[in-house]
Amino acid sequence: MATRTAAQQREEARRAYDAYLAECPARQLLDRIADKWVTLVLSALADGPRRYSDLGRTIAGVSQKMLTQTLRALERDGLVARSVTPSVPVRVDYELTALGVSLLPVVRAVKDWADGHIEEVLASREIYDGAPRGERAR
Amino acid sequence: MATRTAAQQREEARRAYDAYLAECPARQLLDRIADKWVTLVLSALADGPRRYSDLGRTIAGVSQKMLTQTLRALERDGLVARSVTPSVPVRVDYELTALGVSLLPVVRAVKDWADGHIEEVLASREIYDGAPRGERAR
DNA sequence: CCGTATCCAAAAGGATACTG
DNA sequence: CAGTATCCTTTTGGATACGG
Repeated sequence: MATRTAAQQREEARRAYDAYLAECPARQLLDRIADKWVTLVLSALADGPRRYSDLGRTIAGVSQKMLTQTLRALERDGLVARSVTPSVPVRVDYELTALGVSLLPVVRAVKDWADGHIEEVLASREIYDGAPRGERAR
Repeated sequence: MATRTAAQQREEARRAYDAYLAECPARQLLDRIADKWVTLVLSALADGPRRYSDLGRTIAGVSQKMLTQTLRALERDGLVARSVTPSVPVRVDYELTALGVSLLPVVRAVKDWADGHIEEVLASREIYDGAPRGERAR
């Protein structure tokens, strides 16, 4: 029939929305800094350049794959600069670009809010988890 | 043997780090607002209370599952308040709490940075994607 | 030392159907 | 209307082995 099903309409809406989101700057940035390892790498580089292996040790839990993947993404976005010293063995340093440095205050803003309000959030969770269903719905 | 393998040591480090991160306030907050739908719901509620179905329509691409899941998470964290009107059929409204409102400037800070620097990021990506490997490694 | 390539387990998330 | 429950596909990310 000519009429689209509800499922089709929803899927169409989802696609249009995806296309919109793909272009939304804030969305793109959030997708980037949302990543677990991105913020850790950014913070690790806040004090100055570091070598690849140094980063791996500082960010203790990261796998080689994720560290490389994260650094590549940041490099691609111009937030981090990669410099190779062709010694033997090779030495690779990473450092924040000016653009990367300009992002630090944003990361800091997130951290500050978290530090200032986490108590409230945790308290809220405790109530939510502890309260019987009737309590919440009233 | 008594000596741990490199893999074992890394896994131990990862576990310790995970435990640390699980308690890190900034990490918890980032995990929350990093979510694709969370920021959209927060923004949709910035102007005032909205009904569940209204949110579903405004945030066009969201599935019922994710909308509910997102709202529950925000409610648990005390960022959003849920109020049920026991009419027939039932009516449910969501609105930002004071805590939720206090988070808006942070979201805005992210958005502002994105709007102000996305051009640089996009330009960087273009160069990165277009440049031969030798260019980048020099 | 600094990665890349491959494989695989776990988790996220959409579609669908059903309920109070 | 406002969800909940189930299934199933896609994505994520760690482990491992290998290359420059």
